[in-house]
Amino acid sequence: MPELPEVEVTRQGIAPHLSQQKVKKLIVRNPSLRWPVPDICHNIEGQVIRAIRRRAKYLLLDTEAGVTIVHLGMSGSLRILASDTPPEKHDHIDLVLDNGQMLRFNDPRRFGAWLWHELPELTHPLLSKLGPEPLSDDFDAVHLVQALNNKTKAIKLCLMDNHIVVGVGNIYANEALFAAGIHPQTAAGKLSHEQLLQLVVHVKRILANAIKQGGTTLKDFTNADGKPGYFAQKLHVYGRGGETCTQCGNLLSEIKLGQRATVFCGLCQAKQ
DNA sequence: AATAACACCTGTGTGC
DNA sequence: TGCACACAGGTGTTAT
Repeated sequence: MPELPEVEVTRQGIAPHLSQQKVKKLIVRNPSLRWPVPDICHNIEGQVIRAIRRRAKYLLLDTEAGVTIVHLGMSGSLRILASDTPPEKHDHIDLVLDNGQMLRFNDPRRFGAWLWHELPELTHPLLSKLGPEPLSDDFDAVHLVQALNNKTKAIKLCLMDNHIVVGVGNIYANEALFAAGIHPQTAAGKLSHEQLLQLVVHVKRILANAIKQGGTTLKDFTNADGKPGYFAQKLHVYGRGGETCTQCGNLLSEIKLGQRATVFCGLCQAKQ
C-alpha cells in the first residue's frame, strides 16, 4: 500500500489524535510481523507521545522513554478508532490512549514492523544508513551525481534504493522516470547532469503533489480517517502497460526490473 | 564491492 | 464452482 506520500498522509492524519496524549496500554494481538514485536515495546505504556515524526517510510512515535518505530510494509495501515471498537481480521496491534481513543495497526501480509528504540536519535540499524529525504534540500542533482557515479545498475532500481534516496517506491519511480523522459533501464552512471536535474525536479514535484492529493489509492489505501487518496487519477504510466502514452499516443511498454512491474513509453523515454 | 535473486505473507484476479 | 498460478504499494538477507 504505502509509499512515502501514503505514509506522510497517515502521519498527518494520526498526529493530531496522538500528540501529547498519554498511552494507557499496548495490545499486541499478533506479534509475528516482519520481525517479532519485541516485549520492550510495552515501555510506551504510561508515556506521553511528544511528537509523531516520519523518516523514509518509517513512522516514529517519540516519548521520554524511547521511540516506537512503525513500518507499514506492503499492506499495513493505521486508523484512529474509539478504544472499544472490536478488532477485525488482521488488526494486530492497538495503542490504547487515556482519552478513549486508540491507534490500530492492521496488516494482512504482515510485512510491516513495530519496534522500539531507546534513543531519540535515528541510530537504529534500520534508520542509520538511509539516504536523504526526497523532499529535503539534501536531495539534489549534486547528491545524485555523486551517489550514481559509475553505477551500472538501472536508474529505476537506484531510485528505489534507500541508500540513495528514501521513499520512492514502484509507483513513483515509474512516474518520475516518465516525467523526466528517462528510460528505466538506463545505467545510472550514464545519465547526464541535466537528466539528473530533471529527475530530482520531478521526484520532488510528484511526491509533493501526491501528498497534497491524499496519496494514491490503488486498492485499499485510506488515511487515518478512512478516506481514500486521489492521486491514482494522475498516474501516467503505472498500471497502464499496453495503454496509450498520455504524451504521444504510443503504446506503453511493460517489463520487469528487479521483479517489479516497470512501465514506460519507448518514444518519450528513449534508450540512451 | 556491487548487483541480482530470494525471502517473508495474505488477498485478489485470471484462466482453465 | 474449484483449483493453480501470477501478481501486488517493501526491503532485509542471501547468493552470485
